[in-house]
Amino acid sequence: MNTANGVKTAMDIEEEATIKELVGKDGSLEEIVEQAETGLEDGFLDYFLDDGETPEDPLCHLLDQICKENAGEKDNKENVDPFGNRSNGQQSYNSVLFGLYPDQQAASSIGPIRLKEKKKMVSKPYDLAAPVDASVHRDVTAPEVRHILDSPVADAIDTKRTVGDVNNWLKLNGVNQTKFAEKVLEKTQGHFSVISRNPAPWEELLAPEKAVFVRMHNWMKLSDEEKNKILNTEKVSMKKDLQEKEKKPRFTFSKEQMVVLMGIYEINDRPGKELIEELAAKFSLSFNQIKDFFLNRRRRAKKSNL
DNA sequence: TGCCAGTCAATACA
DNA sequence: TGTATTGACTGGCA
Repeated sequence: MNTANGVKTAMDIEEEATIKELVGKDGSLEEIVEQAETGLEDGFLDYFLDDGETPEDPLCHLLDQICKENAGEKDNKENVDPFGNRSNGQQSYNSVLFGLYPDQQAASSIGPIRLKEKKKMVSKPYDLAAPVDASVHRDVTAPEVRHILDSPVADAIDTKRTVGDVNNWLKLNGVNQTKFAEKVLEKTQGHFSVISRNPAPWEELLAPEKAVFVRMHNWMKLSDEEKNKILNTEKVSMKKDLQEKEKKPRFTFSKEQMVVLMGIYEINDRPGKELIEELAAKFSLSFNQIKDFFLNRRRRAKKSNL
């Protein structure tokens, strides 16, 4: 029942009828609840916390290309950084000059964080008032440039603010999510969309997703010129192989299936093995499809409640 | 083995 | 056309 006060609405009654009809129970919803509760005893309440591991691969191919382009022009453009900025000074490039916070020279804070090990982290405000002075950069190698985006941060990143800054920049500069996600983050548009709509607090992120925020954080410290250089590089598709693959149509649960599954989910979001098997048989779907439905629902509900 | 977070990618939606 | 949603997959963990 969806109503908070326990009074059934017409929609509830209709939904119940549909559930009964589709699940094939001649009894009541209570029967489904009973099955769902049986499922609870099957160990579905076990919770595990995951450790993160390897950070994202660096932006090697993109940055390699930037540097190749500039290498070809090197004879005529001494003291030019990977973004084509001329240097007028004696300083050679280093990560500090290239807009890194001093704290970023320290060890990374990216690492697996278990819930039980959670500790309050102090969020460092994102300092947009300290743009990179691109004029002092020169002789930058690909690994140095790569270091910029993947450069570790010592303090917690304010994920909401970082995402907000990135989105504002994208809007102001007419850059869409797809371009930014693929060229800067090396992620898909959909992934960036999910992250940016509801960014989890830094301390709750595991290493892989922290790495994405580190990239955004470091990205925001580049000058507009530097940002655009990266955004406008030739697309080196990481998905070349994938593009050649056959398109796999995505299955969508029918309205009726959704009614039943959501009805059960509202009663018990962790149905047991038997109930999942029963539902799979009823809908002629696989066990994994039903299992994944509940898995995804739980995860997304949890995220949206952050 | 099942759950989880992270992620991809198809597609629904505005 | 750009963004949001979501089914499905992967690898790590206990």
